[in-house]
Amino acid sequence: MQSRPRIPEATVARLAVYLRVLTGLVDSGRGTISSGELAAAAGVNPAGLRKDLSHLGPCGTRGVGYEVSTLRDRIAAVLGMETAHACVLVGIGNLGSALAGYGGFGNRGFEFVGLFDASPARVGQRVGDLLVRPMEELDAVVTGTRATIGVIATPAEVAQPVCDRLTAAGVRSILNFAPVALSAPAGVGVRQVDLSVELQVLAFLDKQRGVPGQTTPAALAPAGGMA
Amino acid sequence: MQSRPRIPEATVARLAVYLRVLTGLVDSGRGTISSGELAAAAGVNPAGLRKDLSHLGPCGTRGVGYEVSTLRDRIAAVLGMETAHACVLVGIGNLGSALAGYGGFGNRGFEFVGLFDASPARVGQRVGDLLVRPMEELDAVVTGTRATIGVIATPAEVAQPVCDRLTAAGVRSILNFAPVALSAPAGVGVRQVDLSVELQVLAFLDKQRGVPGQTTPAALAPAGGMA
DNA sequence: CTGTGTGAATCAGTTCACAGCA
DNA sequence: TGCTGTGAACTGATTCACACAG
Repeated sequence: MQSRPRIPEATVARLAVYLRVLTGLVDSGRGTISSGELAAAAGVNPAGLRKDLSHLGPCGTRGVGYEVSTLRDRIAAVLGMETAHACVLVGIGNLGSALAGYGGFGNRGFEFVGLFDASPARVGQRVGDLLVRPMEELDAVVTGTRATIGVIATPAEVAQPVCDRLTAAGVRSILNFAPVALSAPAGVGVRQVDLSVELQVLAFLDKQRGVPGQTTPAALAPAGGMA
Repeated sequence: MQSRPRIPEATVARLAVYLRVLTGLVDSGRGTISSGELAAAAGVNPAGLRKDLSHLGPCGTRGVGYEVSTLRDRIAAVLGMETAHACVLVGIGNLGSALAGYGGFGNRGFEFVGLFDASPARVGQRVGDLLVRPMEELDAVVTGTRATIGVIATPAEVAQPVCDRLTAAGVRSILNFAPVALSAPAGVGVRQVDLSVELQVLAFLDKQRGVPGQTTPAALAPAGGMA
């Protein structure tokens, strides 16, 4: 059961979480950990965690648990964290600035190698340790740095053209924060993060769960899985 | 098939997307739309869209399609968008400021009624049209405004205590941007948004898809579903 | 004759239960 | 004895195919 037959996407997302937890444990000098404890720290169920790890081949000791630093390295290798990933970020508004300054990326092997904005007012500004560049330079920077990931934090109206330029320049994966569905050529991966949708789901689930003094008295507390 | 038997969570997330698309179509004066066209705009498959809408009961006209404004209103009602949701936001760093200033929330019935930060340097600053308040006022604001949603954009170390304070004050749903798994009392919904995980999944899928000149030549282009 | 609404089939992901190794 | 690793059962979601209304 090595990584040959392909690791499910849901598992990959959780592996990234385990990696973060394990890195913290390594730093605090922890030697080994059981699936139960690691699962608790990651917010998942222990059996599921063991199944996730089974995709990496056996990596624990029965009756004992997992060696923290070994497991960390193994996951890092599988996720391709040994090589850094160059990213470009387009749209340096509030959100773009926040992303550019977010330390969580650098720690995990993702480095922004170019920040771009269409507004002359923003071009030339310093964000983190990079200067904001004009859109005209996008293609040259992507090809020059071999950036493989593009992050879009522009207004919705321009997200598709930005996506087109990124893919034309050779970007292979796109993380889109603009609230529009992007279409990209085959072979280019797109992931959508929609903040409003998250809030809306949250509000709906709360409503469905049954608010004490609300218009819908029908709900008998679904009781079920709530993370 | 009304909303009685409960709408799947995956469907709820997509309904929020349809709602956004439909709102745009209403503004541009579009009268009716077919499932195929709406699905394309939302980035989903037409049959899935029809199944999603079937949870609202019949709302289209066979041979014709859906009436845009009627469908918009219907989805808005199901998602509980007719009443505004009061939210508080804790942690006004780069990301928090971006969220506070993000127009996408207000449009969709979510209103920030309080911004909080532990740092005296940030308290009193103006972000959007609100002033940043000290943490001491959190409880009073939540109870006073009946805020039901809390958004956490703090460093990971303090996210759990902040979560505890929010839930103690009566918040029923939490959107967490800090990279830690939160534990909350039963009856409180938590959703996690982890930006690094998104990038890591993207990078992994790209790697798995097979990069032209890479160490893993085994991949024969999985071909399958790539949004 | 077009496009919705939906059962049936498929597929993916999660949970359970326990066999097997330290 | 304790905890991993994993087949098997189950749950949930997606896709397909087609009956049926306008």
